Amino acid sequence: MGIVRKTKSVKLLLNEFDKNSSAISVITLIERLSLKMNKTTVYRVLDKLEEDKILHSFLGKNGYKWYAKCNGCSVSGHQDAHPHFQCSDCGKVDCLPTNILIPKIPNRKVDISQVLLQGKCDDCYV
Amino acid sequence: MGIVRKTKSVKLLLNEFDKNSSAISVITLIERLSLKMNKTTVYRVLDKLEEDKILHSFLGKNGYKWYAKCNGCSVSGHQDAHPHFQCSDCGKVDCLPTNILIPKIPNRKVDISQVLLQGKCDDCYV
DNA sequence: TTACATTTGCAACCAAGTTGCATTAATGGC
DNA sequence: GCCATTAATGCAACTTGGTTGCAAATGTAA
Ligand SMILES: [Mn+2]
Ligand SMILES: [Mn+2]
Ligand SMILES: [Zn+2]
Ligand SMILES: [Zn+2]
Repeated sequence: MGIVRKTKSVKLLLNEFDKNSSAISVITLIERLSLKMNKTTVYRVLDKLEEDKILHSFLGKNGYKWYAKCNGCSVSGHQDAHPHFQCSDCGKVDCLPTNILIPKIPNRKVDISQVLLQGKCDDCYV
Repeated sequence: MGIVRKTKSVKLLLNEFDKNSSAISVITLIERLSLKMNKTTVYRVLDKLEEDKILHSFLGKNGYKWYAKCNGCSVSGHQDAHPHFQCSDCGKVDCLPTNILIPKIPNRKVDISQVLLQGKCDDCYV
């Protein structure tokens, strides 16, 4: 069961994703909202927002969990299997609209493909 | 500084990778060698073997660390930027010889690309 | 065999994420 | 608006992958 009640915590979290177009790590959210809600609540609300296909999650550079807004996903499934880019300098993470072509792998049935690119973002590129 | 002394721990770990062609998670190695060496030693030796380009590491499904033998890498750098495949049924992980083409990303300089494919392996595919 | 730097074990620690449970608060019916 | 119901929250304790500091052990070159 996803989100049922529009609680203060739900609104606060959605607001973070509205004012910021890039992905946000759970760590950052917990810290940023530490005065407004408990970390357990952050985890639980994000979990439900993902269930509802409002957000999608993925693992960043060190295995930490990140979330970003979905784009054209319905409750029947996530549509946006896009790569993510993390800047090795500033740590910022973005969803890339690019499509990565995964070739057929012999003897294996691929269901999920997770692509994390690392390098320098525009701001950090000298 | 990488491996300097061929200690018992180094030999034991290398032996695990010799008798097994797929990748091995640190968790598995710690458990499998628990009677022979301390988990701290497992982490430290693996670290050095990676420095020496004998092994390479990557993060699996839940952000856990995995290691696999390198293939044609020299101390000057890892050559094998290949995708990894993890079976969602049995959990086994393999290095894929396949090459994934990463398209040019505007406004970003890509240094590392990390691809984790998930699905069913040959053994688990009905 | 000896000397000495490297490696190891151990125990304590760190931090991301989870769980159980009592309390609080959103919501629909009246 | 008020109440009853039940979802959502806070909190504290826990789990666990990974790290650190340091004293003891061990590999190696002379
Ligand atoms: Mn995304
Ligand atoms: Mn590999
Ligand atoms: Zn940057
Ligand atoms: Zn399998």
